[in-house]
Parts: sequence; C-alpha cells; structure tokens
Amino acid sequence: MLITKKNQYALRAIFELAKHNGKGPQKISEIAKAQAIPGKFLEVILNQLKGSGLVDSKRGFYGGYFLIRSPRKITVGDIMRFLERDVDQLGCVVRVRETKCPFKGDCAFFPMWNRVKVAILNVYDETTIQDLLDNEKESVICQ
Amino acid sequence: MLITKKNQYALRAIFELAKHNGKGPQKISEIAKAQAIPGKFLEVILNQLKGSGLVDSKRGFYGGYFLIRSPRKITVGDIMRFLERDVDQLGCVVRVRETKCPFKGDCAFFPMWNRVKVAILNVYDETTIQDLLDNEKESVICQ
DNA sequence: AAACTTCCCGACTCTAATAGTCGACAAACT
DNA sequence: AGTTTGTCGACTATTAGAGTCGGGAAGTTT
Repeated sequence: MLITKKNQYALRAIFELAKHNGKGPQKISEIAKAQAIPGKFLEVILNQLKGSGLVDSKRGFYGGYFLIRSPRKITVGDIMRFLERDVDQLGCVVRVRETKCPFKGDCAFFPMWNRVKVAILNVYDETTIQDLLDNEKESVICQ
Repeated sequence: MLITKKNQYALRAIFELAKHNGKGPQKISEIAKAQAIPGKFLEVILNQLKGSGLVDSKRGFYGGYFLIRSPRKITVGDIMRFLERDVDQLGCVVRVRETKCPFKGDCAFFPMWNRVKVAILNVYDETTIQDLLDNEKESVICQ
C-alpha cells in the first residue's frame, strides 16, 4: 500500500494538464506550482511520460506540455501501468526477481499477491482522469 | 504495490508456525532456515509479533515460538493490520501525514486511494493462513 | 540575428526508510 | 552449574527513491 511520490506526481501532473485541457501548452513551472511538485523533478517525470503517448510537449516561449487524449479516455491504470512497466517485468508482485526468490515456482503466497495486484489495477482501471476532476468539483472532504 | 521484506518475513514466519502447529514451540533458527529469513532479523520480527496476540514464545531448551490461534482463524489481514497499525494512523492512504499534505482536506485523489486500500484489505481479510497452507499442498505453480 | 524562454537530458547528490547485525542479558531446562 | 533459547536496545549497512545541476537544443519575439 505504497505509491511512490514520483507516481503521485505523475498523476497530479496529468490531472493538472487535464484541468488546463484545450487552453494550449502548460509550462512545467506552472504545473509544478499548482500541484506542489519540485520543478526539476517534474521535468524528469513529464519527459518520461512522453513515452506513454498520453502527453506531448512543445518548446519555446509558448511551449509546455499538453494532453493528447481526452481526460475521459485516460485512466489512472493507463498511467500506473506505464510507470510500473519495468517493475511488472519482475514477474512477482512483491518485486522479487524470480532468480532471487528462494521459493521459485512454488510459493504459497503468489496467488494472493496476484489477487491483490488485480484488485488494485481494477480500481485504477475504472478511474478516469475526468472522474478525478469531477471529484474536485464536488469538493470531496478528506477525513 | 509494494510489500516490505519485513512484512513478507512476518507472514512467512506465521505461515511456518502454522505448518508446525500442534508440535510444540519452534525455534527461531528453524523458522529462519525453513523460510530463508535472516535469523537475527527474524528475532526482531517475531518479538514484535508477540504484541499481536497471534503468537507466543517460550524460552530455554525446548523453547521457541508457537501460534496461539488456529491457522483457520488467522487472516493475512490480521497480520498486516497489526504490522501497519502506525502507518495507518497517518490518515492518508498514500502515507502522507495530514499536516504535510499540500491539499489538506481537499484532495481529488483521496477517494480513489481509499478504494485501493479497501480493495487490498479485502483480499487480505479473506485469506486465512490455512488457505495459504492449502495452496502449498496443491503445489501451486507460479508463472 | 540576437536574446530569451522553454523543454531536454545525462550525470550527479542527498535522504530516509528498510534491512540487517551485535553483544550482553534473562528465562527455562538438564 | 552449564547449556540452550528467547529478549532487548543500540548500532550499522544498503538501497530505492527523491531531488538537483548545468549545459544544450528547439522554438519565439523583436
């Protein structure tokens, strides 16, 4: 039950881009400010996100980042799967490289970890960025 | 989607104790060997687990650890909740202390993180240690 | 063209949490 | 008494994650 800051920042960045959707490119510095993300770190993250096919960028004065898919058609799952694609290659849900697992191929816990994974991805997949935007409008109270 | 080694070790330790259930105390060194856990580290973990009311210990020659509840009546949820009880106090699912969250009380992501948390705990709560034992007997193939 | 703004990118450093160890001590048994 | 095993606090090590630096490239403006 831990989501890295980087992944949280990535989500927030796309969330912020979604807010700004249709208004042209949005500068890293703006996004960083709006979502309380360290600017230089966000550079790294957004640049990486370009590989996902969800965002693109433009340089120069009126440059910045923008979505290339509607917030309605981007799910949190799309983003998380992209960010965790290499972790996912590890095979085991618990982030143990198969060759380093003392219980290769015969782990009593594996089915459970898998069910956990599926349950999480399920929530991610059924949450679109638009849903998150809607949340905000309703001014959800946290705790 | 990350479970700490410590938590994994804790689960495995109890799993191992369950295997040995009814046969008297089991030594830390035995558990450590069976489950490929560093012995000294396991000492710390088991000692902590005593606080959960799931295990108890005995010293001396025929000493060791043992379960004080049937494997059928111990869920993974019981163990995980106990181990993460302080983390849980943080309020936010994503492990951000409320006072340090830039979006206090108005976070568009909160509902989703909560759904994720519930989904995970659901899997944990419906998995007993006995279930895991049964898995092993069926010799589940992982990947 | 020159100056400026913005993204790009590799190579760093820093930090905090996790992981794991040490050694002296206390209980239980033979 | 002596051995075996858990107890406990303090300590060190490791690593993944977090975040920074600085020069360069692409695009804009005047």
